[in-house]
Amino acid sequence: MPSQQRARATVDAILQAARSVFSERGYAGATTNHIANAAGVSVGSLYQYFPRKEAIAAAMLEDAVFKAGAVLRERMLDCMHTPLEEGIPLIVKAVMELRRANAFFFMGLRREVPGLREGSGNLTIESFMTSTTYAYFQQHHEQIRVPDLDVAITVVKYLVAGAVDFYLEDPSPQLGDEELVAELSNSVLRYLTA
Amino acid sequence: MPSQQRARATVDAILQAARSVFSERGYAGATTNHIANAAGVSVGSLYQYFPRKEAIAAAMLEDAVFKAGAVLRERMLDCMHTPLEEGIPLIVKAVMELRRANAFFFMGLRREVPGLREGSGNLTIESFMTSTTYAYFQQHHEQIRVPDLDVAITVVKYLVAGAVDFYLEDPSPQLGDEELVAELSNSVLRYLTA
Amino acid sequence: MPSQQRARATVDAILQAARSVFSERGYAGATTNHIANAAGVSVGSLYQYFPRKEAIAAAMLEDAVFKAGAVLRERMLDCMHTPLEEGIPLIVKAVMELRRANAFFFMGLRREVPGLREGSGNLTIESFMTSTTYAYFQQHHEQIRVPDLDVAITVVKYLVAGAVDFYLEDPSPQLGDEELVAELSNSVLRYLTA
Amino acid sequence: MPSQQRARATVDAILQAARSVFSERGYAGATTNHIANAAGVSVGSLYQYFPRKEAIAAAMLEDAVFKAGAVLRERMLDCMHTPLEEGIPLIVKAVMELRRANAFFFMGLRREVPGLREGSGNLTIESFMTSTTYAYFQQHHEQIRVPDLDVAITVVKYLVAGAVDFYLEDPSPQLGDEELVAELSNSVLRYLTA
DNA sequence: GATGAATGAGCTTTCATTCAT
DNA sequence: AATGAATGAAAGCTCATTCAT
Repeated sequence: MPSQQRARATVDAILQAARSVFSERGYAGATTNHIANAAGVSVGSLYQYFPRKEAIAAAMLEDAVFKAGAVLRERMLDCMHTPLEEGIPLIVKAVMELRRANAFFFMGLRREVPGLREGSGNLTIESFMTSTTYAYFQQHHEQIRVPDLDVAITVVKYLVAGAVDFYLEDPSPQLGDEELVAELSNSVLRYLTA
Repeated sequence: MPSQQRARATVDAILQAARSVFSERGYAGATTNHIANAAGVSVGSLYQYFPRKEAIAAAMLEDAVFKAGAVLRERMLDCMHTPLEEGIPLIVKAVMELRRANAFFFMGLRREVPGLREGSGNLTIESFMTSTTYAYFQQHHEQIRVPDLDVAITVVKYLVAGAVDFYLEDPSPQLGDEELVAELSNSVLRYLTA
Repeated sequence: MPSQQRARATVDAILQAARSVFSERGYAGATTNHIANAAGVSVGSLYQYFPRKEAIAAAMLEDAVFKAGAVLRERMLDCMHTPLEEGIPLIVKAVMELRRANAFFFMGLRREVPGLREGSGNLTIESFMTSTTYAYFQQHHEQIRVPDLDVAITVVKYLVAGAVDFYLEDPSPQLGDEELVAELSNSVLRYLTA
Repeated sequence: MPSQQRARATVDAILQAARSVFSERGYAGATTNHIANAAGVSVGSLYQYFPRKEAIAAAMLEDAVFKAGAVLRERMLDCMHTPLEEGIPLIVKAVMELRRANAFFFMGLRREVPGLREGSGNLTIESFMTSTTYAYFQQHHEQIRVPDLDVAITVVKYLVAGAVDFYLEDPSPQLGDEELVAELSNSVLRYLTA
């Protein structure tokens, strides 16, 4: 729909403004006028490009997921030829950073926005990395004791993303980032290898 | 605040109504009138006991956390003298059931309700079980390779609760309940023991 | 729905305010806040009793139709035993007065309000008077040349109400109220009688 | 304003689009963008020729009135030398057809558009035919019992246009088009002639 | 002249909260 | 203690109109 250059700029400004306004005030606490003001455009313009408040959140989420997925995939490709003992901590760390940076999108937004649940399942960051993870595990398959690689990937995904999200939401005074990454990596390694 | 018997009944009715209304419509979608109607009382009465909509959610959450914690502690006590290989799967399974039953409270509610985040950290179900878990791990300490038991407990908490929550939100076609419990337990065991 | 006395008063105030606000500014030009202000209540109260702006218009119309119908029927009953030559001018005059007083409702409102058309056909003032008109014509049937009384009634209805409405909308410098009533009555008489 | 050929084409396109859009959605329901889209021009162009939404309606009405008036005048001229008994039914029928075809303009539009009432009195279709009607009645003056021809014309105008409009708005199950035309013509004849 | 992106006042409607009864 | 009518700020959204390109 946005054909001209100015329109593209407007859409970008709205998306960027939405990112910060939603992050600061939550979905329900953010009004379309807040977003429009922050973007330096009028509400009317906002509604020219997004038919519904919800649509802004959806667009933002899609964008964030896409970008985060790209980053993570790249990090995994970097590790492709390093041994599991080295690679897994790096990947876990990358996951933590990405989820922290996108905490609001991955954790908060999807639950607050009514119509966002359905189509967003396969939007989740993890889906982007499955094939890459597969390649990485394949690379080291002789070390891996779990017979079904798909099961291994799925479990590791739940383990890492779940634990990281939980930690980010409920940080422990016992454990800092570094330590969590270490322990988590250790746990993953012990799960995977004999 | 509720001193008399009738008052207690009213509060309970409201809490119960809130539980179902919030579950069905979400926090933002539920109105205080919905709740009052479902409870069979007037809005006025509702505000007699809860100064703010948020307070209802808080009370509900506290209640749910308390009850779920009690259940889980009991299950752990049952396992106190069973070996880790047997006990851990039972506990993981119990955690899954409890979190599924309380999914809305533990996962959704806390994010939607603005003022619920801060004071709720130590409200989380896990806090109730830490001492019991400690006792359980202590019981089997000679098997456990992680030097610091507190670290072990914290990590296991993140691993189990995180993975389960993530699974409940994004169930995998690859893995059923049973399998997840098995794999997760396996992973925990391997993490804990040498 | 309105059970208490205060509620009834509020509903009446809203209806009365709506009557004047709609008349002055038209349906589209009237805002629910205008009406609430004019009624001396809050918008919230307005929406407590009327779920939609449209519903106010519908209630008003129903009310106006009912009242006007009652008045007209009474006037006709008064004429029941007077000869057509005398009675018809009286009735035509009454119709003109009623339609002038309710001009906005009968002519403007029904067209402006989207959801008002359907159920309102049989709400029209005429429907209320058909049976009474029938009785009146029956009374004088030996003078009436139109074989089918139902046809006579329908035609007279269109003639009188139509001409009066048109006149009220597009008054003529040629003809005053009195004259129109006289000519119209004459025309009706000539149509009916041999 | 429209001097060039292309401009004229644009204006016509807008007017035609407006005709269909207004008819389908009503005045309030039609947006200037709807109209511009339907006309295949931009909103900017639309505002080049019409300073205000209302002006489009006014232009449309004027156009419709003019065209309908022309048609009706022609029909009357055809009847000029036929006796009243034959001519009047033909004219009544023509009026019905024209008003049905233009129902939205003559009946709906004028009430919905705020600034259309005042100047539009003499825009009404009837004004165009008054002189022609005068000529027709003059032609048959010896049959006509109403002393003042102007009064006769005015009354007949109200009778015919009013009854037809009313019938079109509230059609009767009792009476079809044919019958109404017959009865109405009869009534007019009886009113006019001795 | 034409385009269509941008504007923003203003609308209808909701709902947490208050308070007279 | 309980009721529920009343409140009104504020939200999402529309659309006539303007104006830079």
